[in-house]
Amino acid sequence: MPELPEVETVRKGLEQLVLNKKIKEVLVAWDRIIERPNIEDFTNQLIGEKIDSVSRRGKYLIFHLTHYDMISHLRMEGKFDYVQPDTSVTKHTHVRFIFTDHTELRYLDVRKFGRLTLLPKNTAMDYKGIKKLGPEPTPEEFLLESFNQQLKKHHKAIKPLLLDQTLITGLGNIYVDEALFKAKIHPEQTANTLTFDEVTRLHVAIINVLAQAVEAGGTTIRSYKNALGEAGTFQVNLMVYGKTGEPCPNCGTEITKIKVAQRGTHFCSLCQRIHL
DNA sequence: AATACTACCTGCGTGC
DNA sequence: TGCACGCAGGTAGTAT
Repeated sequence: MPELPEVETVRKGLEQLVLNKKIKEVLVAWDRIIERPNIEDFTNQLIGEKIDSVSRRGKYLIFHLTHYDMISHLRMEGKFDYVQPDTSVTKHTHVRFIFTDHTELRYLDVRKFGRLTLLPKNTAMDYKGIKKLGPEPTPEEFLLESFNQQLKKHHKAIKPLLLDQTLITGLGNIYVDEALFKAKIHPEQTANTLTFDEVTRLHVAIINVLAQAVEAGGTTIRSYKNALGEAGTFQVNLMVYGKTGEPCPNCGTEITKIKVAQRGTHFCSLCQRIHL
C-alpha cells in the first residue's frame, strides 16, 4: 500500500501501539522477507530488544531498538497488524514479533515483495536503499533551485525520473500522477525540457500533494481490515489516478490512461501537453 | 553514468 | 465454469 503518506500513517500507528514493547520471540514463515542477516541470527538477535521509537525516511520505516536498527520496506502490499494474544494467524502472515505481554506485531504481505533488514544501532542511514534517497518532500529540504539543476541533467521522461527516489523521495505511482496533473505537465515530457515555470509548479505540487495526503492519513485503494494505518482513514480526493474515462476536474476532457515505463499512467491530454 | 528491462509474488477482473 | 492474460501503491539486479 505504500507511498510516503501511507508509510507515515503506519509509522504513527506503530508509535501508538508498540512503543516500549519488549520482544520475546520472532517467528518467520517466509524466509525471503528477511534481507539480512540470516533467519537464525535475525530471530535470535531480536530477542530481548525493546522498541524505543519508529522513524521514517522516504518510504522506509526504521524501528529503533535497544541494540539494533530494523529497517522495513512495505514495497507493494506489505502491512503491519498489531494483535492481542491468541489471535488466529491469517494467510499471508510472514513474520510475527511476539512481545513479553503476549501481544504481537505481525508483518503481512500478499505478494511477498516487502523486506525487513536488521542492522547495528544507528546505521540505518548507511543502508544502501536509504543512502541513495533524495530529500524529503518538505519546503525545508526539497529546494527548487537544486531540483531545477538536477532535472537539467536527465534526458528521460519526467514520471519515471520522479519515481526513482533520487531527486525527491516519497512519490509512488498514485501521487506522481496527481502531482503532474496539478502542475499541468505531461508524464512523458523529457526532464531537461521542462521550463522553469513548469519546474516551479511541479515543486509546489509535489510538496502539496504529499502533505495533504499525510494530513488525510493516506489513501487506501484495496482496503485490508485491521491493518495498521488503514483503519478509519480519510480518503484523499484523487483527481486523475484511477479516473480513466471520467471528466478532468479542470476542463472536462476524459482522463486518459497510458503506460509509461511499464506503469499505468493517468492524465488529462488537454491540460497536460507535451512540448519541445 | 544514465537508462531500460526484468524478476520478485499472489489474487482479481475480463474476455473467450 | 474454466482458463489465459493483464494488471496491481516498488525496488534491485542486470544488460546496454
